Amino acid sequence: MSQIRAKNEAIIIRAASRVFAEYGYAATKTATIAELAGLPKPNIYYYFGSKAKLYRAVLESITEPLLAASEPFLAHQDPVQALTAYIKAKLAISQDYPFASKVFASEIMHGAPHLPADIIERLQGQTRTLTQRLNDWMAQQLMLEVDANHLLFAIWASTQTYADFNWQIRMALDKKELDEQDFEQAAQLITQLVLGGCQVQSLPNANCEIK
Amino acid sequence: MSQIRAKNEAIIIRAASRVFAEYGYAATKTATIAELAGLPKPNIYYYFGSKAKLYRAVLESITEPLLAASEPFLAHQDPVQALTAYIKAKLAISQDYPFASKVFASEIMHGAPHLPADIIERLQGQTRTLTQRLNDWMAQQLMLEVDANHLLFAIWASTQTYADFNWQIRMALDKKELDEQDFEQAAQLITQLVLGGCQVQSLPNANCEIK
DNA sequence: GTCTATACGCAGATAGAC
DNA sequence: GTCTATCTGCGTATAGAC
Repeated sequence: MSQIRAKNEAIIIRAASRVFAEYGYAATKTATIAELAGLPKPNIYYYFGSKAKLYRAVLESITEPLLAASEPFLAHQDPVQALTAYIKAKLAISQDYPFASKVFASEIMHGAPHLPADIIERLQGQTRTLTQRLNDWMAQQLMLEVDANHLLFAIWASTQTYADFNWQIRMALDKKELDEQDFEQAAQLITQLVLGGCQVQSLPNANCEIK
Repeated sequence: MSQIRAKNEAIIIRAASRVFAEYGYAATKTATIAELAGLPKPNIYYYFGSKAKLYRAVLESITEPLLAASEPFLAHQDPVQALTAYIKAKLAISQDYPFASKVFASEIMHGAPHLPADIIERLQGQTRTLTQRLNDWMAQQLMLEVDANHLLFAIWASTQTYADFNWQIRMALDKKELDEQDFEQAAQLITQLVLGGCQVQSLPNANCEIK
């Protein structure tokens, strides 16, 4: 792949993410994407072939970060550390990929009609891994016995909402844009709800690293 | 308004809610709504004038239930009872109005371009009332000092997710449809997170009704 | 109040020059 | 690899018969 192709594809994906996020797939005009990208419309078709293929490319661009967000969950043995890091990672996605997140959310909301089957499977596999981990901790008495699935739904919803329903949140906070501090407050609150609500305990033999 | 008009309008609103929820505004064809309603397409235009007006009618159909959900919050003096009832009421909306909820969510997600200004104002007023109530409880030491806005965002997100991201939840639970029990488990978990996470206390002079 | 048949505009896609 | 000019189909909306 040529340099110029790679560069233009990146520009188009970026522009497309913003426009698809703002208007939704059907209401998005390829002309709008082209305009925002600073390119003539046929270039979009030259690089991506069709609106639908471009849309899939946008969906795929968010897949890796999304799957990577669960790494902290597996990296930490300690449930307090793992859950704290997971919530932070999930919020970071809302903060760092606000447009792609919304596109993804909109896709899920309408039953994922365009989401490739392999992505669905990878996400499902991740869900199973996470619930299993939570259930292990419960069996070890490191947290209260709750339904692991519903706990995950609550974490997903309350972290994604900062991207998906950004408008509503900005209205309530009376702010033009959410800043770093808002996300930190969100992280603190959600972490408090999860750790406090489920009485999550640190590992007895936790290695308390001094930073 | 004639009997027949009222009846047909209700049928059309019902069908439109389902179709708008499934496909989103732009991707929805009036022909699909007509088909689901069992009426010829021009009837839609006869009763509602345009696709946009029909869409607004669907949005307005969910407004009253949505505003009514905060009544428990104000009806109960006791924070434990109030929050428990509020979470239950919010989940009931996801359960009882799954389609209209999704339409509303989709609208908010895209910056509420079609939502009438008076509805926005009423929702904002409600938000202010709720945060004030929470802040009062905190001042009275009935719960930990947390950011009231962020707590509301978490409650909204984790209850609405059962309508908005119903597909994702059904996938994770491996179920065709969510049943009464799923919503009860959700209510229990979310209530536990909120009450436990914020250490919400009952009023000292709580009137403990024996049921 | 109901419905068949049709007009019209918009946006996805492309032909073909450069 | 780039872009102007154009084609075409689909979906909103309506005219007009019943």
